[in-house]
Amino acid sequence: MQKAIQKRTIKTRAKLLSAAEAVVRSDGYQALRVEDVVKAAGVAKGTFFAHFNDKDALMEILIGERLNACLDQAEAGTPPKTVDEIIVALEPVHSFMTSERYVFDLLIRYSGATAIEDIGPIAYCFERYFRVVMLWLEAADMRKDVPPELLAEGVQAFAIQAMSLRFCALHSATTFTDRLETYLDAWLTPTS
Amino acid sequence: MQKAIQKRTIKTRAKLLSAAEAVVRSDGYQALRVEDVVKAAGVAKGTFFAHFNDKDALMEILIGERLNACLDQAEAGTPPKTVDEIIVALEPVHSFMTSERYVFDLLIRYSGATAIEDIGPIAYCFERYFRVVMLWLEAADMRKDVPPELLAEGVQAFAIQAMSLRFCALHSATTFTDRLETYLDAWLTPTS
DNA sequence: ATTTAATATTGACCGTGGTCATTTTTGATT
DNA sequence: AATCAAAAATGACCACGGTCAATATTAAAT
Repeated sequence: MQKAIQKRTIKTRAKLLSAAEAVVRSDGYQALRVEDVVKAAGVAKGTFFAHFNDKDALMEILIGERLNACLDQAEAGTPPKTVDEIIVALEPVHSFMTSERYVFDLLIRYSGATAIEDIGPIAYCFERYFRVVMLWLEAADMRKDVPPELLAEGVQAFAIQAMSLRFCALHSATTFTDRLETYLDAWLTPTS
Repeated sequence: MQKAIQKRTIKTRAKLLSAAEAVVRSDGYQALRVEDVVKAAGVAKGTFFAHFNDKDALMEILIGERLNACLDQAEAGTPPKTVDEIIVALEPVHSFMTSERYVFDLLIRYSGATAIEDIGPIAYCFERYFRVVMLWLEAADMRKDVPPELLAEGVQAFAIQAMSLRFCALHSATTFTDRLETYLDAWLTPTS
């Protein structure tokens, strides 16, 4: 029996979330301080941690929301058929994922669910990314010697690699898009 | 002119490093506390930060050292020729990289140099990993439609992906080795 | 041996995430 | 309306990474 959630609870939670969103809007994710959020929401610090396990849990919600919106956008257009089209279609997603170093690090850290029961918002988004890409690949003219699931996992791996290198001074000669295109050409349409 | 480093300095640094190593040996990287290290080394907290920019800088040194030793081991044997042999040869490296969640996260975070001038110990190890694998691939019977540099980057991307999934409950059905083998077979010896 | 400027060390202090015993509020029962 | 147990909120407190003005030590010059 897990009942009796008071109306107050959802109101407080909403106050915390909108206060947090306001902070992020004005100063970015990296700058968010729990103390600022609770002050803006008009509640005590302890209340924050009654609603979210830790600061990261709030971040997961905020970032997961935005990432889901980006994935909506990616899914909205006509399914891409070529490598270039796939990269274009995923651009909003990748752009948000690399919008802040802090965001990227957090995404990577929570990309996998630590326990089956609690798959977090970010792990869910990674699953969704995988699924979306897989469906595109199934319908596109790509190599057929390996299953589309594997191809999609590879796209994810290469996208993460390319995004990592975006933050790396040593490899800044090549742009993110060019690098990802090189990777995916070699992965999705080999000619050996 | 950047001279006049006192003998005291290297002695203090050595004390800090060996104290830190002792903590890691007994409790792991994750459990390391700066306060414990300085207490064991018999110096003040401020001294620690005169020697290392932050806690992560110390961690980079400790982890980089171990990782380099693993890479030594990987390079010691006869160069692997097949996918399976490559996976076996890299096993000590991957094993250490996933020995602790904390270690893996830190490795990813510092895998790229943020500025050309200061390439850290971990970024150096990633470069070395890349170079070692590339040399192996050059001499092995792999696909020839893409340059070995690209192949090696891909191996790194897939290894990271496989290691990430090791920490993920959702994907624990497949073992790390099996997954990496599937990836690398598809990447290094496509049959389309 | 003294002086002295550069270098190293110190530890009180701060920022910020997170805890928990105590107090307040809620809403169902009478 | 009064009661009361469960649920929510509170804020003083802690842990721990990191700072910096003050102090101590070194080693070269005299």
